[in-house]
Amino acid sequence: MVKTKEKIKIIIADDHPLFRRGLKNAFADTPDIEVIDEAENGDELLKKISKNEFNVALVDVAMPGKHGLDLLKQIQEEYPKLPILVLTVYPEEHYAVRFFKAGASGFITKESSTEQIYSAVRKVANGGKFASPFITEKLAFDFGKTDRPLHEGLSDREHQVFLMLAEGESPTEIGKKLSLSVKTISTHRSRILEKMQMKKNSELIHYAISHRLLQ
Amino acid sequence: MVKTKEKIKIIIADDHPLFRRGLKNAFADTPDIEVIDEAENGDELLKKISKNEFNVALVDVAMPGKHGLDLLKQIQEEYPKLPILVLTVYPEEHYAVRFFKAGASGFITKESSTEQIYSAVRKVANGGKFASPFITEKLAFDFGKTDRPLHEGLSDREHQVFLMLAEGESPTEIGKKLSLSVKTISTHRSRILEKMQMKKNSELIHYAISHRLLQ
DNA sequence: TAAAATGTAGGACAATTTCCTATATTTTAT
DNA sequence: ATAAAATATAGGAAATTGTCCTACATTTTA
Repeated sequence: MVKTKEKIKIIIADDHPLFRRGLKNAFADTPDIEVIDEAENGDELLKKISKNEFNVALVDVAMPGKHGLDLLKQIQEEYPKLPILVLTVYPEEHYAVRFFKAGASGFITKESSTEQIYSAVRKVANGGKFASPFITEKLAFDFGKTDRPLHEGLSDREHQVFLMLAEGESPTEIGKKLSLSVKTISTHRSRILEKMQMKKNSELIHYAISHRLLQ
Repeated sequence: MVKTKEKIKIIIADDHPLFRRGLKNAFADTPDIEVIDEAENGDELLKKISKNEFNVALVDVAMPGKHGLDLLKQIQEEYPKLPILVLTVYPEEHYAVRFFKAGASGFITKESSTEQIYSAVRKVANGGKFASPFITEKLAFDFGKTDRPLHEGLSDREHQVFLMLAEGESPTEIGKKLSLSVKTISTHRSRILEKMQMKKNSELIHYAISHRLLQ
């Protein structure tokens, strides 16, 4: 019996040749998804998109050269119909919201199983959105509030304390520098963590570094 | 001495299923190298090594669970004959020297082409060492110099703890992760601070950031 | 103008960390 | 080959730190 359904044609953009190979190989097992082309950086991806009709672009956002939000926005602008499934290595990705806002149709980590990736591709190919339960929850939470980066939701004082914590200063040190009680700093800290949906200073540090907030 | 046509039997350890798939698939193209088994974390790797004879272990050093130098050392200890080819995602790897000292036979980044990986595997399978030109240069440089960066004067353990502290992890968290007493971590910390001529964690963080040691 | 957010902190307590000391093992230098 | 230094590991005691809950005056916002 021949299936009449047309295959989902995709392009893979990732700078790791072996990872591309793994993906391609994984899709070879599916009857309904076909990898038509590959790109190893953003510019190549843009070039190839212009030459062919794809149903989905699977894009690693951490490639060298043109990448990330910039790349995503450019694709969106030039090819508003093409669904983009964002790939990332970071399990707890703080930028998920931004990617969706920038027009991504899906967001999935590289650790995902092949089955999860298949279903993500199918979903976005059909015009749907895809995100892990974790991310979905985060999104729901984030959309209620402002549409700005987490750290911009902090009050001035909180922001100041946040940066000091991210630099590794202890509550006591901060209290001294600001002439405030440690208790006050502790209160700020707990509000900061709550607003940023974090639990530990190490997450604060990670966030600050990846957002270039230090130095 | 006759050249045998026996295949080089390897085991791959990496936590990304798709990356493993890519590797495996890549080796399927070689007549002389065969992937016998895979592992997705350090413990599984150790278990599988004990059950089979391999000529080379291709090991990602950034897996969850047992990994990195600890894993490398343990393999070295239990199976001193098995050549280990270390895989890493970091292009400019600061730890290369440590891995070689800990007994790795080769060191290669995940961005490498399949050809490079094939030749690395062949080289270490034959008892040789493999490193990229970049790393080789670094090694030569490091061995000659005495005025190395502060952080390179740390012992392996100290270095490990240093990085964790710089990421904002508390001594208690670190102790848990490494299965060591907090007291031990505290001792390491004081030695680290002494060697680096620092007094506070914030200085550690600052140092680590400015030397691009994080992420 | 009522409700929410912000900035501040005290008291009691819990948790964390340090300090000093010590020992076994490893590495290095002579 | 041996002595000295460095490393890896902690225990106990003590000090320090930080948190939690609560509270209240002041802004800000809806």
